[in-house]
Amino acid sequence: MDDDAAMPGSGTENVPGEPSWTFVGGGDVFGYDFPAPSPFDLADLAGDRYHPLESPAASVRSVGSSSSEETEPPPEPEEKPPESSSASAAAAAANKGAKKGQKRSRQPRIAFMTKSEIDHLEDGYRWRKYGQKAVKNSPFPRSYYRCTNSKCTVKKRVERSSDDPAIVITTYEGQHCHHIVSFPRGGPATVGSAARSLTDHLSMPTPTQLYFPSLHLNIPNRTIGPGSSLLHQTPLPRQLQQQLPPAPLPELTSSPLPTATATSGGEGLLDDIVRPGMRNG
DNA sequence: CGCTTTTGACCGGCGC
DNA sequence: GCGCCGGTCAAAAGCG
Repeated sequence: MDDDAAMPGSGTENVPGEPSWTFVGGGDVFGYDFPAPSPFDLADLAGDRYHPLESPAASVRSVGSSSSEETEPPPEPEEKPPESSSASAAAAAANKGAKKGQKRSRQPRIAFMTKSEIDHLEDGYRWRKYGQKAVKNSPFPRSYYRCTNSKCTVKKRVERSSDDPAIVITTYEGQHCHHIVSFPRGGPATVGSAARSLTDHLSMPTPTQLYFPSLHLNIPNRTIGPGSSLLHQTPLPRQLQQQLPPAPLPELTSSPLPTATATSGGEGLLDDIVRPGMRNG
């Protein structure tokens, strides 16, 4: 698959052995995870504008697998997403999947915490739900989505924070090898714009770039004050760029996120979203 | 008719 | 070695 080509590790997959789970918060919540030891140490993010909810490695190890229930009572939902536990499980699943047929070792994972009333946040891609499971940590079930693109192996995990039902934790695994679909259900260009804004910067062409697809502007959610730290307010058309720091990563920092609303154009949307190099289908 | 969603069962890994 | 948990697959049902 060309997916590998798009992978940050491009065949090299600097797989230390464990994926790093990182939830970043601060002004907006963005979590990202990379199989490879991303140079842009989280320290930088946490040190200044971002606060890693968890340690890249610690999250996986400490919270590794069985300690997801009562072992680690998250004092704060935003700081302790259940994802941590799934990290190990996810790895297991990954291995399993590899055995099944696909060789999906450890795809980059990005977790987003969004305050929204809807679980499935539209990010411009088409997703098909393939499973739902109840998690021990949360009374809310976790939904598993897979990109409808047969060539795309990107998966998405959606769950609500056990502590904050209003918070939706979306975890993306892998990278899209295709362009964002026009719009699922005739969605407004705003969605695409938002997605584009992020994806454009986070297409993950390189290990230093992330993509924040979970951007939907037309969602019935509650508006949190700008003071809300950990959560990424869903309704952030324009605030997007404001709330959104220049970039969660040093690399991205150089590229200011375009205004979602301003990018409603969509002409070069796809072009921008996915680079020719990482395009697959 | 095709696609998506839903639900249950099964598999694999990890911890105890 | 057993149990628990998470993740994925497969079949069926519903909806557009």
